[in-house]
Amino acid sequence: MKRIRNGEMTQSKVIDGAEVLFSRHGFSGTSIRMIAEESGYSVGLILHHFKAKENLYRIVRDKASLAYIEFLKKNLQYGGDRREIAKRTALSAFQYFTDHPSYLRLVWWAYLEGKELFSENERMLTLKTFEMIRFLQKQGIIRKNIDPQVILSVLLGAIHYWLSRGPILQELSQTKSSHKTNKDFFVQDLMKLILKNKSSGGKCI
Amino acid sequence: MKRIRNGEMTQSKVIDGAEVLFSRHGFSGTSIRMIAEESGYSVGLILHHFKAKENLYRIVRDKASLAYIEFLKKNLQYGGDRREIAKRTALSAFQYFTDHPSYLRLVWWAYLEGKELFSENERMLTLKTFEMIRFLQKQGIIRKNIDPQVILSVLLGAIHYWLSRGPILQELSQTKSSHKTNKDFFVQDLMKLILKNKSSGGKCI
Amino acid sequence: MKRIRNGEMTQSKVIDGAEVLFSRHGFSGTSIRMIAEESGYSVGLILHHFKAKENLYRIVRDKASLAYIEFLKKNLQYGGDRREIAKRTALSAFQYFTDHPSYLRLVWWAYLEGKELFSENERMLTLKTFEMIRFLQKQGIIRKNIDPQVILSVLLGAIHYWLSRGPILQELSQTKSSHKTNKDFFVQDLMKLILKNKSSGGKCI
Amino acid sequence: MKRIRNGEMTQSKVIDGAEVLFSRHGFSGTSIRMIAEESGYSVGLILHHFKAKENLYRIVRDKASLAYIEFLKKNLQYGGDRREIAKRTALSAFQYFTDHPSYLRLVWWAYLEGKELFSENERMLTLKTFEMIRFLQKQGIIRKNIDPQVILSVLLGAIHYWLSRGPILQELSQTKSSHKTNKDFFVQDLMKLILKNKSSGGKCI
DNA sequence: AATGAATGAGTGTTCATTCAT
DNA sequence: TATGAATGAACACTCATTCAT
Repeated sequence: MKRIRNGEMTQSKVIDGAEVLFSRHGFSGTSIRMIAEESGYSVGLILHHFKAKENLYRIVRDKASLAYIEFLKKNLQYGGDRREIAKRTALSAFQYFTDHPSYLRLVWWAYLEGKELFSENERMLTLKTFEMIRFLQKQGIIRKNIDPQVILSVLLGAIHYWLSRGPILQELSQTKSSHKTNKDFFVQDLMKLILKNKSSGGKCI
Repeated sequence: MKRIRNGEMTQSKVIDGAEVLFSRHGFSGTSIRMIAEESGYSVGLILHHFKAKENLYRIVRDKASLAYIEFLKKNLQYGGDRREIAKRTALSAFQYFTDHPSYLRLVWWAYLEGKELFSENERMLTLKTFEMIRFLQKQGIIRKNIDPQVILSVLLGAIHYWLSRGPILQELSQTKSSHKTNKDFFVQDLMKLILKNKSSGGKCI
Repeated sequence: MKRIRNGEMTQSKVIDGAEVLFSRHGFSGTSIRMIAEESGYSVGLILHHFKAKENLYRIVRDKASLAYIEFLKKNLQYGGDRREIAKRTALSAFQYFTDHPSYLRLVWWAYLEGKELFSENERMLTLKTFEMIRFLQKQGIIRKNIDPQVILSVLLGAIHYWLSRGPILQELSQTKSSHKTNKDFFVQDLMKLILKNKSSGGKCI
Repeated sequence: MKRIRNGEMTQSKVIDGAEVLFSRHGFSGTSIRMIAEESGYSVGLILHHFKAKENLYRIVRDKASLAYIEFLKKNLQYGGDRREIAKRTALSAFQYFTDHPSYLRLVWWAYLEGKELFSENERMLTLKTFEMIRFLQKQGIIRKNIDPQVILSVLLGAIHYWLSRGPILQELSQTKSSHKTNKDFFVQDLMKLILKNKSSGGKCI
């Protein structure tokens, strides 16, 4: 019946529970009591550790966006076949959002609830991404006559949209060939749109 | 100048006020009292007319999505130059979201808060859109080797993303050429991605 | 089992209950729930009527100080034997604090808790009192060589002190002659100190 | 420079910090956390030393009232010119409250919050004071026809009142002669009220 | 149709206190 | 001696909803 006292572990468990709930119900839709029940600790303890709900929220957000950024950094290396760089990058982002469905929601909640959208880290990431898009355009990999902002919007927008509304689109689109459930086809089609045709001999685009 | 008893007008004013607030703060972030203050009526009256907050919300949602659907229906005609159909359609959607910024938020709030996303009308609209995409693909206007689901996701996803994160992208993208502020370039670039090259002589794509 | 709905009566009962409790436990020592139990209404209702605890407090304070001021106004007329004016005035104040013991506590709570001590009404009353003191000094009723501020401090200070610590002084003072319990002797002695000797020819005092 | 383990010093610092805060916000308006921050120690340690907030409060109260009593004892000697005894005594009390403004507040908080007002020491002091008043009345120094309880109430009440409301009285009294800011005039006027006229032959006062 | 009185559950946060380390 | 983890009760205040008028 001995209570285990371990601040760090407690905080980490609370943060994990909070991430689930913030992602599910947003900031103001999540009460501290909900987090308390989810994590198995008392309301008082959560506020003892985090002082205010807002702090806990920020920590959850920062941790989540940092994890995303760290993941991308690992996969955003310039090395290897240039043509592969673009595919790999897009696939990474897609993969991350697929593996961490809560992150997408977290990001949209933050946008809607007006909670400072871009941390310094996220700005940096976006800048790097623009750089890479331009680099790949110069290399003749990504189509040149499209504004990088549009490239980025198409990539992320499509991923966001597909991951949030995919199921219903799947249902309504009548070509329910089973192989479509393979997530890869989505990124492949996305790449077809953005990348220059390999046999770039033609005048096309 | 005592208030005239006019149920219909009252309800309409309440709905208008509620739309603004639901779009701004979502369902659970909007209290009836806020709507009462916004519309100038009492909390009691609002509940007298709508029975429950949830009903009012549903009415606001339905009204908003119906307006969107009606607008698109008008602009989704097959007539005219086929190449123009696609552009016109994309531009319409883009235009609508631009002119009704609250609608985009309303849609995302509904998604995040789990409030039944697709009404029968919306399903119908989506089906029609798929149909048109396939039609345009057969006509050789839209690139054939892309799944209609991806086409739709790219179109709507990019629009959603651009309209919500556009300003920060604009800021971080270093090519701040002033003509970019013109909203049209966005749809034009989008079209470049999706449409087949006009001088379709080349082998490209 | 019909609930009676009468906002004014409710508010008045709440104010009465609040006055008792604020006087007993001060502002921050009184919880709204205490007031709710004292007055027999729900916490929610109290906040529905008064919006915030602070408002209710201010109303209680204002009502109480207004009642005091109104009482004094009635008894502070200049008419009649001039010698009597002073006595009557002091007696009035003393009487009021005796009859409304909660008021004294309310005033001291306000002082200690830093809640704006002097309302406009109270400033006015104090000004009038200074005026009267100076008038009576000119008339040769109140001793001339004492600063009006001291006169006022002695009068009110003594009354406050006596009414708050009287019982213990009574207990410790060994001259427990029963007639001392008569409240009048206190004011009489106070007057002896402040007023000029009537037959000022003798060896005075 | 790690903290040296020194229980006594710690306790003393905590007590000092607590006195400041209890005087400022009273017992229930002061939280242990506030005291912890003020004194630089942890909440846990304060409760480790004092067991409960109530104990700490009692210690602060006792220490403060003992200091007051000790101070008065030194200045309440019967020696010297008898006429001076009274002045010196009153001046002492006034001086003490002036030099330790927190004590006055502490005393009134204790009264309002119902925290046992009179310690044994304080009872003793009050008894001694009554004795002295009677002695001085017999000696013909203090006016005889005034009850000692009234004398005491006037003295302490006036001091309390003046020290708490002095500034606002000063502001409202229109005789703002600058010498009035000198604290001494207050005690002098007080003495004029209480003491018998020295050259008692004249038409007194 | 329209108001506002009334309620009970729920919000984030503060608090004194206990206890393991 | 000293810290901080942990709790449960209390705080002011907000909320959707019901109902008398």
